[in-house]
Amino acid sequence: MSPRRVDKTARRQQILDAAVRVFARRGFAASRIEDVAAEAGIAKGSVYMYFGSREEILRAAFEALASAMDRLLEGALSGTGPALARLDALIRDVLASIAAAPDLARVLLDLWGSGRDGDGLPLDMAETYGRYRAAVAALLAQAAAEGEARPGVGEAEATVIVGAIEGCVLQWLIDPRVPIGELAEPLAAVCLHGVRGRDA
Amino acid sequence: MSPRRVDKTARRQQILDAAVRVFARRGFAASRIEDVAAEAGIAKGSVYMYFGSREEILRAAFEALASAMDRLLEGALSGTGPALARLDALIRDVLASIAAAPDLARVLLDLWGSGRDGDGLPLDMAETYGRYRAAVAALLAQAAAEGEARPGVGEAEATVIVGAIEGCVLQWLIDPRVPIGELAEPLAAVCLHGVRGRDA
DNA sequence: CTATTATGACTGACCAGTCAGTCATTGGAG
DNA sequence: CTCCAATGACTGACTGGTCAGTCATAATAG
Repeated sequence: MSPRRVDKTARRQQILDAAVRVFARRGFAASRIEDVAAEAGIAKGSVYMYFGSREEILRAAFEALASAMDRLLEGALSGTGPALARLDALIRDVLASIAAAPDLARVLLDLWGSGRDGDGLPLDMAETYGRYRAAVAALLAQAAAEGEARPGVGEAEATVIVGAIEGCVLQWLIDPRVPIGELAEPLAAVCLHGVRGRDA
Repeated sequence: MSPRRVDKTARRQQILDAAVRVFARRGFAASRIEDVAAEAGIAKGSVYMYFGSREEILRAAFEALASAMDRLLEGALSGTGPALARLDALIRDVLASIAAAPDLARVLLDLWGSGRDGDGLPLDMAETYGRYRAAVAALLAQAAAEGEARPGVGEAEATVIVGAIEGCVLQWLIDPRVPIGELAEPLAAVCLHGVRGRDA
């Protein structure tokens, strides 16, 4: 066998994919580097050729997730058409994107729990989610200017909407019987109705 | 059988309070039993007189939180008046109750992440949140029957509402600058508007 | 033959849980 | 009331096991 032929970036990705699978199964705290190595089909020591530490793997997983979300956000912000329609599409896209990568989604639970003081890893989750809220708030402000959203909606409503999305994901992560696929429609409906003016 | 020094229940509570403070600060995974003991002002060994294991402490914290929520739910379900008004009050009460106990709220992050297969602790979070969703769904069904909510709202919308509450808490846990106190109003507004019929 | 990549045995730190012993309190005997 | 034996809450050094990260060695490519 010659796994030596694989190029650096591909091998790094292979380890990251394996790590996400393992973290999803047992949680970050209970996942040993050896488990990750075994899942990737390589030896423990080799992992350290591509990642400096156990936590760096988690950080890389976070970055993958965050950059996927950033791409969706970027699209919604720079798109054309009524702002509320773009918010509608954004909500559905984000939910679909998360639902499509269940393992990565499960790692979210560890990510959310990792922003603690002390030796916690510096993931700056606060900055990332702040950006998400700002993007939704911008969309909401546009919608208000276009007369589609009730006047006065802003930061607070953006927090509620971002929270509602994350909350639906959370419900699904806690209880896999929650049908995440069927949640996009009612989620978008509640958020949009909740933010619209008096016209149904 | 009079207690020797401090009564058993009080000491257990003292340890639990200390544990919640420590878990909130460093996270469950990084919290050593010795830290909890030190915070409670007792020796490590004494902790094991009141809790069988490290995880049993976490389970006790979960039960305290869950029973507080159950009380609010019970009140909303058995109350009088329009169902939608009771849902409005429930949303505000739950958020206020969580915001009032920030340390306990932070432990939520660990709790959410602990429902994994393998050696995970059997907290049956799924059952608990399922009950919350069912309660909100019942309120929604009543509201629909009273003509206040649009017909057809049900389980899915209940999931969105429960998720939105948890999501707002999550935003605040990730970024303490999020003003949880000022979120009750817009959260209730979005949820209620999002579920109401065509009348604003 | 050299450089590069991979390996897995090893080490040192860390910590959950244990248990043999301590000592303040208590209740009863003198 | 005093004294002392019984009690059991409390202690913390210790054990056994785990695991992140290292590094001397081996395998392979060029």
